[in-house]
Order: sequence, then structure tokens, then C-alpha cells
Amino acid sequence: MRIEFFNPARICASGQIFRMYPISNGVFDVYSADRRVRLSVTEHADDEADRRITEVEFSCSEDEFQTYWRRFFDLDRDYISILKRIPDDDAFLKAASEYGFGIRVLHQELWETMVSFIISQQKQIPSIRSCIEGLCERFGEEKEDEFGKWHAFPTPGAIAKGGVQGLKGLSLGYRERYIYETAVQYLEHGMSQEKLEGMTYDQAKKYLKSFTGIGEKVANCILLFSAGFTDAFPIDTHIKDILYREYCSMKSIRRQETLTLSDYEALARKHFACYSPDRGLIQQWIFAYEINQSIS
DNA sequence: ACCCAGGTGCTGC
DNA sequence: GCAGCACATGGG
Repeated sequence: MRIEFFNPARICASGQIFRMYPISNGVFDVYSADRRVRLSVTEHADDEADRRITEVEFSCSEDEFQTYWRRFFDLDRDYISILKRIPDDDAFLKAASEYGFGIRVLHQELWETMVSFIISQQKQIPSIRSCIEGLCERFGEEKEDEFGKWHAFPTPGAIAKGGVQGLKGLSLGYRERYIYETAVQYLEHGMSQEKLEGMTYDQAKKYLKSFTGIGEKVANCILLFSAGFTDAFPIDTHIKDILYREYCSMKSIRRQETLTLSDYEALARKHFACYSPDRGLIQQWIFAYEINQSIS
């Protein structure tokens, strides 16, 4: 099928999903909870306009595509109209959004997203990936499909049953307790994706922050990457760097180390409020751009 | 031996 | 509300 604004390679490297892997040229495996799908992408090199369209083949059935992956990849949103709102005088954002062309903000499964971003704190992306792989191998149901064997993401029940001790040896460090307690709380609360999505942004964030190991930043990631709150704007170290370097007008009198979280929130409000209610999509483009600049 | 990574919890003011 | 510190682990 032909999709406008869809670049799996960039999504893969955007830091919002950890179980998406490039297999070979134009082929990607995407895992979500107890599903996986293979994407085969063929570039359109014909004319200029066609380069913005991607031809993608999904390995799943038409029914599974319609009922799950279509929403997962956020394929029904008009990203082009959001791009058009970026003013020419913001050179940084122009460049970031050019890099981010084709990066959609995914609608991932709630429990997996909660655990993934609890793990993400104070870790680099490759390390987050291997922690999650370790969890899946130890606690995830073994599955097999036309492409071979693999493991589902563990259920909260499986984690809770294993206890904190069950999480040893996976390089989770102090996050072991966070993950175990969140699993127990998830079950106790009867937490669910529908429940969270039915709340307002403030209610949902407050609820998420009541789980052990979920604070302001991780809550915003979950709201953005799983619960469809496209206005959520997670502020992490990279976003702080960007806000200071590109958007702080007081660099001469304030060193970056002296800025507090509320200073950064004020900067974000001032420069990104105009993209509401889609600030999170912008956040994702500048984040992806930043982490892929810093590699070189 | 440092410093940093998609931070959070806890304490004390 | 805000600052200061401990918290594992791996990589530069």
C-alpha cells in the first residue's frame, strides 16, 4: 500500500520505540506486546512528488492491519498540515522537521510503553533495547510465525509472579523495584489503555505518576507514545539542551546548569505553544534530529 | 578516576 | 512548591 509521510528507518531511530529493528534493506520487524509484523518498503525514485510516498507491504492479514497496525502507526493523521505550520524563521525546527519527515508518533501498547520508559531513565537507547530484550526472553511468551521464533513482551502478571528477585541479572539496576512495583500496581488498579485514554491529560498524567518509577518525564512519554495525547511534551536532557541552545534568549546571563525544570517548561510554552494540540509531534522531530546529530 | 545517559524518590526547608 | 542527594549500570 502507498503511504504518505512514512519513513520506517527514521521511526526506528527516533527513540520512541525500542522493539523495531532493521532486518535488511527496506525490511523492518516491529514488535508490540504479543504481536509482530514485518514491513517491506520500496522507495519511489520516479519523480519528485513520489519520493514523499512510500510503498509498504505489511506481512499481517488485512484484518490485523485495519484493526491494529493502522492505528499503531498513526496512519490516519495529516502530518503535512502540521509541517506547514512551521515558520521559515525557525531554522532549527525547519531542519529538524526535514530530518523528521516520515516520523509518525506511534500508538503503542500501554503496559509495554510504561515498562520501556521506566527502563529508559538514565540509560542510552542501545542499553534500553538490550534490557527490554532480556525481559522478553526471560518472561515473554514464546511465539512462532512465518519468520521464525520470538518472544512477546511480558505481561504484568508474569513480572509480578517473578518478584523483584526475578528481575536480577538484566542490568536494570535500581529500576528492578520500579518495574516490579508498577506491575503489582497495574494489576491492583485494574489499569488499562482504554481507562487512561478516557481521562483528561491532567488526570491521566497524575494517575501515571502514582506508579513507582513514573515521574513527570516518563509520564509524558507514555501519554505521547501510547495514549494518544499528542500535546504531551516530554522534557529530557536532550530537549533541555535544545531549548537552551536554540531557544534561550538569556544565554549571556544564565548558564545552562542554573536552569530549573520550570524554566525549561516556560521555554517550551513560549516557543512551542503555537503547535498545540500537536506539540508532541514537534518534540519527536527535534528529539530524533538531535540524537542523530550527536552521533557524528 | 571522572562524566553522562530519554529521571525518580525521598528528605528537608 | 524547590534544591540536594542516592540510586545501578555501561560507555566515553
